Amino acid sequence: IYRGDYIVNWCPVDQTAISDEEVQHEERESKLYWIRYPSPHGEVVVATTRPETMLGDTGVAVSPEDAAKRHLVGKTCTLPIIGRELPIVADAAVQKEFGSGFVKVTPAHDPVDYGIGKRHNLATVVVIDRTGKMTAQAGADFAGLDRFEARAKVIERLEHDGLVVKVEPHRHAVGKHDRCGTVIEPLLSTQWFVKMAPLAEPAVRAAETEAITFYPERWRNVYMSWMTNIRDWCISRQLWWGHRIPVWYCDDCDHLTVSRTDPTRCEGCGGAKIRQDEDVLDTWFSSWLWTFSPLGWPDEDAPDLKRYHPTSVLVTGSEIIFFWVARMIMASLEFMREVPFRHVFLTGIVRDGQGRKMSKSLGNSPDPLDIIDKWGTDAFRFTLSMLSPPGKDVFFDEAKLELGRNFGNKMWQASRLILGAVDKEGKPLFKENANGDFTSTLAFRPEYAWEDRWILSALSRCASDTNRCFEEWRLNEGAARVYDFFWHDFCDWYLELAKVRLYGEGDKRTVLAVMVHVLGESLKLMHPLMPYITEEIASALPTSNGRLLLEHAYPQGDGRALDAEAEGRMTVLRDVVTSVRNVRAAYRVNPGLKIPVRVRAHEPKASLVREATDGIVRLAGVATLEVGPDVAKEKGSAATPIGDLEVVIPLAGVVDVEAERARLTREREKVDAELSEVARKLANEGFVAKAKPEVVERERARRERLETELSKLVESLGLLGH
RNA sequence: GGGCGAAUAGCUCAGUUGGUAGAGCGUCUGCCUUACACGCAGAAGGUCACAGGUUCGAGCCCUGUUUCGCCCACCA
Repeated sequence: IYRGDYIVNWCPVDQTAISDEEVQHEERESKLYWIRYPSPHGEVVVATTRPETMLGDTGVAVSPEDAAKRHLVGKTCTLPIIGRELPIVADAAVQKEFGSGFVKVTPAHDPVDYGIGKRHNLATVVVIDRTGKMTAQAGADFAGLDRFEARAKVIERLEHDGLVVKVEPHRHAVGKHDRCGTVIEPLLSTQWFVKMAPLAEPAVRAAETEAITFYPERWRNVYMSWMTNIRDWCISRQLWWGHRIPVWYCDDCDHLTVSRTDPTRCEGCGGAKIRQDEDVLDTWFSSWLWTFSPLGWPDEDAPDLKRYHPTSVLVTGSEIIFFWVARMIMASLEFMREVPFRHVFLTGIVRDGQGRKMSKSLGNSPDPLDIIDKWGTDAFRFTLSMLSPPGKDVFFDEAKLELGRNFGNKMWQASRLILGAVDKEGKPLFKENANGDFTSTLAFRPEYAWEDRWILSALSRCASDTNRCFEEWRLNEGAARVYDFFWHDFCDWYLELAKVRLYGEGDKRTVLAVMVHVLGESLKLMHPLMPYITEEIASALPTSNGRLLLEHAYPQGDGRALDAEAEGRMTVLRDVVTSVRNVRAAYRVNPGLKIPVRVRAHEPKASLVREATDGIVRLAGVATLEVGPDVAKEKGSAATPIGDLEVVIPLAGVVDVEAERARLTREREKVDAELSEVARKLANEGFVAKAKPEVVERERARRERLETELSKLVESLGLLGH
C-alpha cells in the first residue's frame, strides 16, 4: 500500500475519488474540436474533445514517428486565451494518425497527459477544482464557471478569435460514476493505492491450475483478462461513512504512524501533535477480506477459520467478478496463503421486463416480501431456479411465478391424497383390507405390482439424473427433471393407477408403502428448491421420525430399482390408454360413458396388456377389455395401430364413417412420411456402412414398426369401404 | 477498438458426447371424474436468423453475414 499524487477518477458531485471499477463507460456522440495554437515555426493545430482543459495546457506533443512535424519538436507555440508559451515535445503516447497529430497536454486533468508531463518535465496547472468548477488559474473570465459552461465559453472565444479550424462529430466513451451518473473528472490528487501486480500473480495461477474453477467456464476468461491487465487500486475515499484509514500524520516530523489502536503520540518523534487521516477506505477494501475476517482472522487458530476456510462454492453474479470475486481471491491468497473457495458459480442477473438490471435507483425492482406474500417463498425460489439456465440473465415477469405456485399446489394436493389414506403410523385410514390387517406399512414387506416397480425405477432415474444436473451446475435442468417426474410420472400416472388398489378391495399396504416412499423421496429431491413446503409435508409423513429433510442424505438414485421390464409394461399401458382417450376425444364420447375396448395382440404382448387390465379400465374409461390375436375388428369401429398391436373400439352409431376415414387417412399420411424418411436413410449406403450399428438397428426396427402400422391402417381403411 | 453472449412453436425459453425437435404459458375441444379448475383429458402449432462448409447424417461442429444485448478499453 502506498500513498502518492496521481490522476484519479474524481466525482465532482460526491467529491470523492473512486476506483476504475466504479467508472461506467458510456458511448456518446460528441465533437472533436480542431484548434490552432499560433506558432512562428509552422502550423500547430491540436484536436480535442475537451476544449475547457486547454486553459491548463503546459505543452503540445507529437508522435516521434511523425516526420512531417519533427521540425517543430523543441520549438514552442502559444496557448490561446491564456497566452502561455508551450513547448512542443515528441512522445510515444501520441498516434500520428489520429486527429491532427498534435495533442494538447494537460497534465493536471488527463491520465495520458500526466504521463507525458512527467516524461518531459512539464508544469501542472490545475484549472478545474473538486466541485467541477474552473479555478482562478483558468483566468478571470472563466473562474467559477462549471466545466461544461466553460467548454462552451472557450469555444465561443476561440471562434471569435478565428482559431477554431473545424469541428467534427466524434463518437467516444465518457466515464460516469456508477452511483450517481456524474461525468468523471480525472483529477490530480493525493490518495492511497494498493499495488496490485504482486497480488494478481498468484490469483492468476490459482485459475490456471484450476485450484479455482468457474461455471460457466467462459467467466474464467473475463477474470483472467482483468487480472492480467490489472492496475493499482485507489482505496481512499473522501466519504463520511466507512472504515477510517488507520494512519496518523505528525505536525512535527514526516513520520506516518500506522496503528490498529488509536495512538496518542507520533511513533517517530514522540510528539503529541498527530492527526488521523480524514479519509475512509473503499467499501470493497473490507469486503475482500470477507471469506476469512468473519471467521476469527487474524487469529489463525480460530476454530471457525480452521473449519470453514476455504469453502467450497461461491455463488454470485458476474457483475461483481472484479469488485469482489477477484479481490477475495487475491486477499485470501495473500493473507491466508490458500484459495478462499474452490468453485465460483455465476448466476444470471434478474432483469425487468425491458431487460434492465433491477436497481434501487431505477425503482424497477419489486419488493421480494410483497412477491412472497402473494406467491409464496417456495414458488418464488423454485420458479427462478427452474427458469435460470447457468449464467444466463432472466427477464423477470411476475406471471412466471404461476409455474412455481402451481407446482407447490400440486405437491400439496398429491400429499393430501396420500396422507388422507395413511395415518402417522403408516396404517391405512379407510376401507379395511381383505384380511382385515391394519398393521403398519412401515414394517411390512411389500409385494410390488409391476406399476410399483415402474415408479420406483422412474424415481431412481430421476434421482440420478437430478444429481448429475446439480453436479454439472445445471440447476434449472435438475429442477425441471424433478418437476416432470413428480407431476407427470408420479401424479398423472402412478397415483391414478394406485387408485385401483386404494379404492378397491384387497390389501392396500403395498400401494400405501410405495406412495409414501416415493412422495418422501420426491420431497427430499425437491427440498433444496422448495424448502418450506417440503419440510411441512414431510413432517406429516409416517416415515418422518421427527427428523427434518435437511438432515437426510440427498437421494442418489438406487440403481437396483431400475426395472426395464416394468418400464416396458408401462409403455404398453400408456400407449393403449392414450389411444383410447384419443378416440374418445375425437368422437366426443361422453366422459362418463364406459366403452368396450379390444386389443389385438399376440403373445407375449397380449399377456402384458391383460395384466394391466385394471389400470387401463380405470384410466381410459373402459367397460370391457378383450385381448387376443383374433379379436373382432368390424366395420363401425375405430382402430389405432401401435406397433404390432392394435386398439379397436367398436362404436356402432358413434363412429362416423367419413370422419373415421379422414382420421385414418391423416394417420396414414403421417406414417407414410415417416416411413419414407426412414427408408431414405436405410437406402443410403453411407449411412448403413458408417453410422453406429445401434443407430442403424434402431432405424430398422423403426421401419418395421411403421410398416406394421401402415398395413393395419390400410386394412382398416379397406374395412370402411370406398 | 477488443471480447463475450443471444437469435428454436403466438409469447417466455430448455435442448453438453451430431442420430426421429421439447417445456411452461397462450390458443382450440371436451370435462367441477370422491388430491388438485393453481386441475384432468385430447388437439393444433416449428425450412431451429441467413449463406456456405465438414459429415452417411447438423438446432448442435467450422467459416462468413445480419440483428439485438452485455463486458472491457488512457486514439486525445
